[in-house]
Amino acid sequence: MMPFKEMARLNKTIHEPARLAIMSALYACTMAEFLFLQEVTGLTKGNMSCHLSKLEKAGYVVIDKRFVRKKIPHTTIRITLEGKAAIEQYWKKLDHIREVTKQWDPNKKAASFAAQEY
Amino acid sequence: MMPFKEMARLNKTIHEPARLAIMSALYACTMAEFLFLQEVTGLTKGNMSCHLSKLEKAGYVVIDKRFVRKKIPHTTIRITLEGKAAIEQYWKKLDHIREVTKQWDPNKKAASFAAQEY
DNA sequence: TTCAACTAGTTTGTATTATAAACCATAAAT
DNA sequence: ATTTATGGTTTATAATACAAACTAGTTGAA
Repeated sequence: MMPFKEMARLNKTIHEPARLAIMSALYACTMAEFLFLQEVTGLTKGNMSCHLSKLEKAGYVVIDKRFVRKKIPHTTIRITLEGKAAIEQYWKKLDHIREVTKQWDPNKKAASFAAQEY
Repeated sequence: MMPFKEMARLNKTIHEPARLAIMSALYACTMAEFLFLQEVTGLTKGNMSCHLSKLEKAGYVVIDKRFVRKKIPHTTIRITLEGKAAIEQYWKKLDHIREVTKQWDPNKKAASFAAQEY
């Protein structure tokens, strides 16, 4: 199948740069604290919160909110097996597409167009 | 610098899947017809038109509209040097980030967090 | 010869989205 | 007691992707 069509079908939940950063960090960490993730990605708290919600909805992370000494909120994020699989698949697919793209010969496809006389 | 911060700063004009597909095809072709690009990317005409406009504004492509036998519109898109450089840089940066990410040790960074007693 | 259908796109509208700004609850400091 | 800081969430805004409707011309059929 045409590699370019596959590009348009990349997992967008993962593909979005901020979430790609979060997921990559979590892939290395397995689990991390909210503020730690915020620091390494450079995202604002608000954006972190939103992106994490999306990742949670997608089943890629689980968010554990607790209160330290029943007072200070403390949120821990853990990547799920599904999340690990999703990012592995994402890179695999991207690599594959790039590989195919390198070998792609436009003339094979373009021929039918070029042959038409305008 | 932290690789994850760099992810969040990927060139979004290129990063968007539809445009990544268009640019990759053009990188291989150098120049192509509107309908040809539409076919290989699987995009609708409307989306093609919008994405091409964005790429043109960014200086990554030049769009040449002419009329065949002064009647039928016929649009040719050519990637610019700037466009070629942009996509080369995009892949290069992404590869670099991935490489650094693989070697990234969360504990080096996480230590300061872990040390805090909650 | 006029009416429908097709071609090659563009424009407009809508719905999603990322991002920023404002907010909330608690704690600590002044 | 009032301000400032922490650790987030919620709301609002601005940008975006995408689809549907439209345009301008052509061709074909009745």
